[in-house]
Amino acid sequence: MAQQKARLADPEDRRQDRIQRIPVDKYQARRIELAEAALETLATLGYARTSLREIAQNSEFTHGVLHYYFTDKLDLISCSIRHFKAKCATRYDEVTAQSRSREELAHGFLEKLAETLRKEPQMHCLWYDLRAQALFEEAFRGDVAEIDRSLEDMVWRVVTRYAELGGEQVALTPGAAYALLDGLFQKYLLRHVAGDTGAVPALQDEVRQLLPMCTHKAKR
Amino acid sequence: MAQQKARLADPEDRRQDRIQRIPVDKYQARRIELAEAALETLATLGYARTSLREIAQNSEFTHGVLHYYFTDKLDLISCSIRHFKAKCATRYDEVTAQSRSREELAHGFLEKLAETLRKEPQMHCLWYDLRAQALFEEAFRGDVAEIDRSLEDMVWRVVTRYAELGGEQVALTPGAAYALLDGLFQKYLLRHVAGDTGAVPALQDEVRQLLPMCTHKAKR
DNA sequence: ATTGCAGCGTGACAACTGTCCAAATTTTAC
DNA sequence: GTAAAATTTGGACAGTTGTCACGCTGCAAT
Repeated sequence: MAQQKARLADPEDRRQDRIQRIPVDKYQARRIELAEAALETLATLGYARTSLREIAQNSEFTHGVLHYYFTDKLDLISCSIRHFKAKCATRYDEVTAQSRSREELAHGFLEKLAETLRKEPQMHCLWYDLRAQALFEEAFRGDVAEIDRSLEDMVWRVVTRYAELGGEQVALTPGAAYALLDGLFQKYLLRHVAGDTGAVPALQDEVRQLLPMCTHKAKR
Repeated sequence: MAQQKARLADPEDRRQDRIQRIPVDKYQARRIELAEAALETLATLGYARTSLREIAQNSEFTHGVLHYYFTDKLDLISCSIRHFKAKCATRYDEVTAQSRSREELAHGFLEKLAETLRKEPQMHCLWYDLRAQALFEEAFRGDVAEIDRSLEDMVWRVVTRYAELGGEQVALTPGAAYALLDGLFQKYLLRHVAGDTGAVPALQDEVRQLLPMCTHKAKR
């Protein structure tokens, strides 16, 4: 308890942190471990129905531990959101870097898109849930905005590479490109979790049809 | 109590409904009245923090009444969602019908867009919240899908009219056009409620810049 | 061997939740 | 005007929630 309170309130014990390296890392490691367990539960139940006891039950600890590592519920969920971010923002970078033609990039991107939708739909349900929660809960807005920004960057890397491979330019702003793909993903995610088995190929068709329309000939 | 149970369970008393017209209308009217009160509270607090007692407190009734007119919480909120739909899906139809030029339509549409964002941001926060809830709560999916469809239709009416006024065709599918505008709206809604005073004109700029790119010359 | 403390479990707390019910009140029908 | 029905009230219920305080355990330093 002393450690938790001091670590969060007193900036003076940073000195002690540097001396006692090992316990600090252990402390942070457990925070992340608990944040991951929280993500699992949140992704299954959604924000509205997730309680601290439920989170603890899906971990290997009891509910009391949560208040040892986190000041309150918002602190835990904020930490979870930040941890969630790292897993998302580089998903398509490998395909983007390796592709040597438009077709190759388009195919790889669509494949990755489908894999994402099929393998971890719950995590993305949670993302859209948390983004909506940020509309009401001020404490989430900073983290959500940061994730949104890095996702927008990621989409932008894909579409600019796509245009580049065709010797063209992107005909959209980064914000519009992200809004477009994100909106479509959200739409077919809902259909997918609702049991529509055709949702994944339908998303692929729509995006495949769309990609060529997002570019135009370079001006120069 | 007898009326509520019978009305929802026994399909045989439709006959009695036709004879006693007036009480039926009163019953339905009160359902809508309570659904509207629920919308107010939901829009303020968000789904996760809205309780039946809070809803009742923001109405002129007590919490007991809610279970007289609705079987349970999901029934009330489903009713609220359906009632919410009616207010949304025709928002831009007047502008679409009256405009006689591209510029007029674009200007009127952007104006209405800004007015929507400024005057009733909370209602739209609620919409995005409920759509995210539908990812976890099966009971909401039908209503949410229906609203999504009518919003997509509404956007499609605007962009086809816009293309038509320029003697062109829309270069997007209806789904893509809706995803694009909806995604942008959601993005700037978050900024707006977060206190960014430049969010409204920024949305207008982005959409103004975007509209001409959504059309191309008709083939024939 | 003893002390001290971080880590963790357990139980308790007040507040809140959805749901239900019996009584009180209002409205309607005759 | 009176009886019956419809509506509304307020409280009770069992369960859940976030939060917190106390006690136990194992380990490290003295």
